[in-house]
Amino acid sequence: MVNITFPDQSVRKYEDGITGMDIAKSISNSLAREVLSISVNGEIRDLTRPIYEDAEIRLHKWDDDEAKHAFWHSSAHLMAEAIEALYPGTKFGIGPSIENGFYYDVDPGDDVVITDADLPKIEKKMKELAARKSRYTREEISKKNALSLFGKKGDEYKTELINDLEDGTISLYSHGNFTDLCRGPHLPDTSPIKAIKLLNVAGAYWRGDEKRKQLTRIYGITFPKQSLLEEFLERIEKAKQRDHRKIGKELELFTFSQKVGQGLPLWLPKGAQLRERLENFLKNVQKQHGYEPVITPHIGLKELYVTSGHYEKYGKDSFQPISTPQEGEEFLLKPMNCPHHCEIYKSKPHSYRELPVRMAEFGTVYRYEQSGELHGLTRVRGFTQDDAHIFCRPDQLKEEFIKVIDIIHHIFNALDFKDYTTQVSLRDKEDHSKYIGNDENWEKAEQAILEAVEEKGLKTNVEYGEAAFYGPKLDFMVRDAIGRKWQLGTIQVDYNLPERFDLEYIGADNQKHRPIMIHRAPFGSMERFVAVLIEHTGGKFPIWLTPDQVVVLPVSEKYHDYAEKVSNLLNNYDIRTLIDERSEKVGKKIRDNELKRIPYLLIVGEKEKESGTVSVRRQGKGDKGVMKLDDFATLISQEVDNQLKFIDTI
RNA sequence: GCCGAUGUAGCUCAGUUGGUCAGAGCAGCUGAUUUGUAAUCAGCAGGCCGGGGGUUCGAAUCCCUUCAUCGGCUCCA
Repeated sequence: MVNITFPDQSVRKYEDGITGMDIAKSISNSLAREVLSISVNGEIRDLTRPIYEDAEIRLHKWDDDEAKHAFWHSSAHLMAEAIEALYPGTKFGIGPSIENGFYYDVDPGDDVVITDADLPKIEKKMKELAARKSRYTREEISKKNALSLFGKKGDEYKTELINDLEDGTISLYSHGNFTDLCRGPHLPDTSPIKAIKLLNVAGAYWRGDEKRKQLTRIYGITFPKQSLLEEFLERIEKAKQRDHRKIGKELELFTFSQKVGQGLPLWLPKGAQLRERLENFLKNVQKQHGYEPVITPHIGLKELYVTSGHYEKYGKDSFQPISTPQEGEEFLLKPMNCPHHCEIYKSKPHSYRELPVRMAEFGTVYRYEQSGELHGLTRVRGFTQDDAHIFCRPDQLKEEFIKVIDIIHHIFNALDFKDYTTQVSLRDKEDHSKYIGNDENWEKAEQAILEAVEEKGLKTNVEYGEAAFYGPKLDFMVRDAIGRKWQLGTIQVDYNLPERFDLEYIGADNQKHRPIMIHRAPFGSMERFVAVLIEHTGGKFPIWLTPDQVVVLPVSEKYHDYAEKVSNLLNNYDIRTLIDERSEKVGKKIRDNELKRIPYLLIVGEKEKESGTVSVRRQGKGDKGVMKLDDFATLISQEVDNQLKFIDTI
């Protein structure tokens, strides 16, 4: 007998070799119908796998990630079976479950191309196969047998995977006519897979290595119910509606021109206004935190970047040097602001007393990103970093780090990114050879970051081996209004540049010392941040930030003079107000301005003119009734002030 | 950079198998309308069908090539 402990800590005895499915059945038939996988002592397993030891278990239904994992993993196998049936001789790479669904990397042979147009056919086959209720069966196999099995099939990807595995841990899963190397877990059978949608095909390098063969990756998602699939597709549709490229076009925020060049955004007046407001906001915050603005040119001598090391690492894959009539003279478009800032630091000697020095610049940089990687405003070739560099003493590192965290926290709050997490990137635990700087400093810096994060109570995960070669870092990921994650701000410690630029300060001991540099960018880049802000808000920006706050809609031409009076008064209060003077009906004016996401619409006609009032509509909320003009001015001023006050006091 | 898809007026899209196929709606312009809480009406103007080659009597439609965009992969100082 085995003792099975349930999540509520109750314990029941079962026969040796009982399966998760049997346990579910022993509780209720309805549970047995819904359960999809089981955790046994924290390890996710098949429901059909016998349990021979005392265990704490959890049974997973669809709502648990553990259930979805098994469900989608099984779906990947089902897709593979369908592909093998339709494209005999296909070789298989890997086919895991992912956050939303699953994929399988396949090699259908050199002269076979699978495209989007083939997906419905594969889907259909999958549905057919799923309906057969094939059981997923597990089999443990020796390495030798596994190699021979997949060797016979000619599946070199699988044999490569097997070669990397320890003998004795290799398992196969089979269902229907398909057998795959797989750790599991899987569903008991294919029958719960009711709704199937294959999403897209893409090329993916085998084992993520661009020097190796590119396989065909097919993404898909499945659900136990058709309605869940429909909800999922609706969510995708909603996300599309928030796409910053679409909204950027609609609201005339930015554009691109082939004549200017790929990945080089053109900020339109409304977008420029928005961005400038964000920049001014951050400039004020930074001023309060002791940053000093600096300004540096867009190009610098090639030697500058040779010194910084950037040329060696990125030079050949980047915008190439600009030559001049002067023989041998070459400039580079600046890919980073830091070398310039280092030179500013070096422009005079520094005492330990004046550190930290904090230099801030909205510095525009140019990087030759791979063409396939460009994407709207989130990945471009020319962009402006909200950059700053802090030069400090080792004993100031932690405090400075905390101050930067405060700024980033402040900014995220002000812009309504309430939900964010962080990642601490540290050195590889074993291999320190690829990092510059001495062990002692690294340890101090890593410790400082971990303590800072701890003190600030940040949600974080620590990743070893993710640090840059020049120092550890802390990245900020926000979750937007519809739950997607975006990486924004970053704080990085740098031992490399102070070394390369031979930066120093005179310490209390009258000796020369090396300062530490902190790079930090709360927004990351203005382009990327504005893109994320657009997707987060769906274009409905906070009122203090939005380009146009109020539009006055006169009901007819007769009230244009009153509309002008209203608009003048509001503009005098610094409320950004326009008048819609088109000869259109009110309904049309409302519709158009709602679509432009104007926060307040003021309808004015005979009644309003007579009584010195305005009829107020709030964006998305409809008619809010009539108000005295002065009262409205006060109301909206207060709303803006409150937002800004909130921002100031965070 | 790699794999796949797409590319028709400012925007969103129609254009069956190559033969009045260069269209629609919105936006724009002109005029009428003077409007009361999410689309007033009419007229006009707008495109060498991404660019360049080719096949054909004939190409938006087929082929090649190039550029750009989209979905991924790789990369991201």
